[in-house]
Amino acid sequence: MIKQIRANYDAPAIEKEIQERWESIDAYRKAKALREGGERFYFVDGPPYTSGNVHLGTALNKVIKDILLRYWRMRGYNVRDQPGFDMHGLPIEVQVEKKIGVHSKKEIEEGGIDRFVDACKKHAHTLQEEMTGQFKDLGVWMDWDHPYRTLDPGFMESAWWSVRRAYDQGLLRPSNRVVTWCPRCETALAEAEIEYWDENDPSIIVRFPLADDSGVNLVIWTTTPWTLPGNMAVAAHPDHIYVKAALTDGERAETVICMESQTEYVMEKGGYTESEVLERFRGTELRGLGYLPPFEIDAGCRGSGEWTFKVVNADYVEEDNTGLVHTAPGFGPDDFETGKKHGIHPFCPVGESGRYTEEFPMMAGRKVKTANDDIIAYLDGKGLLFSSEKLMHRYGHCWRCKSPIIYRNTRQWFIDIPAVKETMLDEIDRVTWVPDWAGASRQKNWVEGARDWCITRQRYWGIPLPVWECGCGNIKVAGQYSDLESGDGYVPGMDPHRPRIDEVTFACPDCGGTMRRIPDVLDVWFDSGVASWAGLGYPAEKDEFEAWWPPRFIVEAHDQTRGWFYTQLGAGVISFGRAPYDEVMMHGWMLDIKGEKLSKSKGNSVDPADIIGRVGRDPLRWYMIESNAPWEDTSFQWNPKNSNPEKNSGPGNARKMLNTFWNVVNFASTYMMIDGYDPDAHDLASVSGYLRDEDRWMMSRTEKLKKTVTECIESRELHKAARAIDNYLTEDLSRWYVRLVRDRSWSEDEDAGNDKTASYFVLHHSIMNAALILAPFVPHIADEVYLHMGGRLESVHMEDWVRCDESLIDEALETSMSTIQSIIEIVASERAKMGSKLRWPLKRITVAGATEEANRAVKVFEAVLLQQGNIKGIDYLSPEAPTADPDTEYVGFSDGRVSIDFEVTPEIEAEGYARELMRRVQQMRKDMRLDVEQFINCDIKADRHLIGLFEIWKERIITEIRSKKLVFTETPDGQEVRVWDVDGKEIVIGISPAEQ
RNA sequence: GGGCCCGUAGCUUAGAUCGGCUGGAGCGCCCGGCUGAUAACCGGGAGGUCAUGUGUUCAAAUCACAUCGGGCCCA
Repeated sequence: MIKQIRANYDAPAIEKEIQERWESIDAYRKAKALREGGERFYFVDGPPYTSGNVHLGTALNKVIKDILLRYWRMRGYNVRDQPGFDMHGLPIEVQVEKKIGVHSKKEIEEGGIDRFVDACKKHAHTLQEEMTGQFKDLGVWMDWDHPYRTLDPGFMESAWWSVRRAYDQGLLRPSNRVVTWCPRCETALAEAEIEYWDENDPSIIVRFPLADDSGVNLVIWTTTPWTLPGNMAVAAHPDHIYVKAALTDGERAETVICMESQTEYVMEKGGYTESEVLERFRGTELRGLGYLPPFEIDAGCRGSGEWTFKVVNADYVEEDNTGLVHTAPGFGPDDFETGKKHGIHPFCPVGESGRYTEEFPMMAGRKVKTANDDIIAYLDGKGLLFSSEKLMHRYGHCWRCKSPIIYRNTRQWFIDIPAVKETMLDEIDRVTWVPDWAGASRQKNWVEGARDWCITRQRYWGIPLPVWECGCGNIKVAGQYSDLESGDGYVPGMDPHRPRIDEVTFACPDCGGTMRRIPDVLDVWFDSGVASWAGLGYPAEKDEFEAWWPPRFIVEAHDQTRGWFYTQLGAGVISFGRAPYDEVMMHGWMLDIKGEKLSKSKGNSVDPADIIGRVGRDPLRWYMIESNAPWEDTSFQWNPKNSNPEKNSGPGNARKMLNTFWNVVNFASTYMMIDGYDPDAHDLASVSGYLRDEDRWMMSRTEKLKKTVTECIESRELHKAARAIDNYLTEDLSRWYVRLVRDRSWSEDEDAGNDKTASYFVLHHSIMNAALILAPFVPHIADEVYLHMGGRLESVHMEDWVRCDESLIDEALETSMSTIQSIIEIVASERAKMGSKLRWPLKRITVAGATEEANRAVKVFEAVLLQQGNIKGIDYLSPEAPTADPDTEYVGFSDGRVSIDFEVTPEIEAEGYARELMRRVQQMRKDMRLDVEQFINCDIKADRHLIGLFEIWKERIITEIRSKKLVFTETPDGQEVRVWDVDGKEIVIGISPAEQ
């Protein structure tokens, strides 16, 4: 049954209704249930961090997923579509700290870790619910009632199991290292958790006097004066040339050692004007040269070693600044390695909160970054400050709390990624990447440089590290909760989060001492890395795992090269010896209107809810997909202050395209309703005898579209699929086919019944197929159309995906039609030049095809050409024939030339004016809001000549305007009377509705 | 500083794998037409240093090199 679709495409309202309908009939469950017996397809959702709000990028991410999931389901796959949420970690801790008003780990512990963790858990759940609502509102169909959440005990247990897998293979080790550290959050940070931006810092050169009392100084450069108390050595490049140089400006003079190439630089920085090289030596010759450190530190703290306060050699020293590098093994990763090589103690007089400890009594308790000025003043006082400036440079910050990071030497737990690197690289080769450079170039490049993965964080809200350690050095790593049963303080079913888990202890089997848990929690990247099996509950639950794993497909944004693509690869190789995916699709970011990153602090963020409310969900989805290749960044064309976004925005353009489709459906449903067309009563076989060539042309275009769109989705070129659909709907269906079949729809001629039915069949077939093809992309409008056009199932999303019937594709016919379109275009543009309206017939045109074949192609659609061009006759000129009349003007079309005879004969004049009259009556009918089928009575006043012309066309006029009575009179009367000016001639028309 | 991606009209883009007609579209703008899809539809027009420069070539948006700008990832 066809139902009349509402006149206006009010997307926001229609979408809301459709979503309510889905809810009320449980459409999602039913659509899924239909595919239960299908081939299994395991898709893994990359878990968004539960920040609370969905931004444009997250929206794009879920829309791409929704499109593919719906598509696969229509293809018959039994798709696993569990959404995920990343719910542990610092961001939530920071938010909760703000909420409950604590400012440090000390305050958290004073208030009770249990209270804090409970607050985090509650907060995370709230945020998850908020986000779920927003995702659903976009029309995304995923299993929202059964998400995987990194905070669920089952999920956490899977993470433990993977930690244990690493340990069993000897890949898990504690180690003292210098790591990036957030002094506010008081924890180690991963590279992925650091955000860089420019900051103004000191840039100083410091004198380190040689220990031999010669008065000569080594000069070193630093932007972190606060690390100078940790100085233990100076590094020089082994192969570069260094000099001892005398510097003077006429009054002052001193002698320094620096890299030869940097002598002038050093001279200028020190305010000197002349330099004289006294001695040259290779870097290796400087080795072992002793100097006096800037601060006197208790040797009991800093330790002593053969190389302490000496020059050492290191390859990483570059030709910039002084060419001598201040080396603080407790404060820099490179320094740490150098120190380790030379047996230097990694002295680190800075505590977790970024304050100096008692090991540096001069400033104990001071925050290091704020101590810079005092350190500089102290150096100046001691005559050690060679130069002092400020410098803008990129500096790392904690991406959650924005504090500047520092480096500290601490004990952390690492997974030895280099040991499994080869397998990881092999897996990258095995996996399909979209686009291919995402894997072959980017991911490979990243993994090749991979180092040990620091998986520990010194925080509260996370998966506890399942490692218990005894004072004697004995270690126990729990892989499942059952491993805790032998411990003290364990209660089956207890919350595995801190702090309760901290109370579980074991008796050391070696020394009988107490084994306590390392109080760290896991890096949240480890959480999401194990998602593909943790979401299945493995290893506690085996059945789901065996049914689904390994996953086939994931899709995330390009920043996940270092994130989820990588952590899953690492965790997968460690746990199962393979990557937990077969195909990785990479998508781009949504940027602002100028192509810059969207961010709240920049004030250029765009709220998806704003777009949804003003333009609609389907237009938003369509715009995001059609505008650009999925893997490219899109400058999102949306200005929140735009008063007319329907017209002037990217989503507005998309709405226009969908609106065109809507109008086609409106047209079709209107006339099919009037004629009682029943789509179930006809099929291709039953109408095939009545199909016109233009109908077969439309069928051919439709089949081609099916093929193109399917191929594009398979190759993940979603933008190309969308563009093909756009072109089909606007060009082929709306602007052409509907234009061609309008006359047939209006015909009330009984004999024309089969012809009309054939056109309805094709129109209906086109619309229904379009609805199916659109279903994954714009699920709301597709369903609304499907339901109004007599869809047999409860929802379009329960249908099978379209299949191309190659036998219906007719290339010759398509070529003919495009030739005709080209000629009609030419005729229209020539008419415009001559001021000839389409309403006025053309006497004749002459087609001179470039080949006989071209002429034949035109003849196929001669009727279409006559009708659409409003042409009375066509002559054909054979390509062999000499051009008949040299005075005739020819204009080129795609496959030949055409000439037009603009002569206005009396017959043409009669028809032209008759049509002028009819169109004005129709306009009045419309303005009077008369029903399409309403009959009227009509009075006409015009000059005698015109009346004479109208008399000739009287019968036709009466039919076209549906009049019972048509009267030519000097005193026209009616419910509505209007005076018209037709090319300078006055026509008065009076209209009244007639009695039925 | 390194790896990868991108730069074509006011905006979004096709064309680049494989060099070859006057570089195509859509939106917006201006002008005209049409009117039983009508807050729709059709036609025409203006608008391009194909980011910049150098090179290869008979011929470069397309290939090479360099530079500039944007994005992601690192140092």
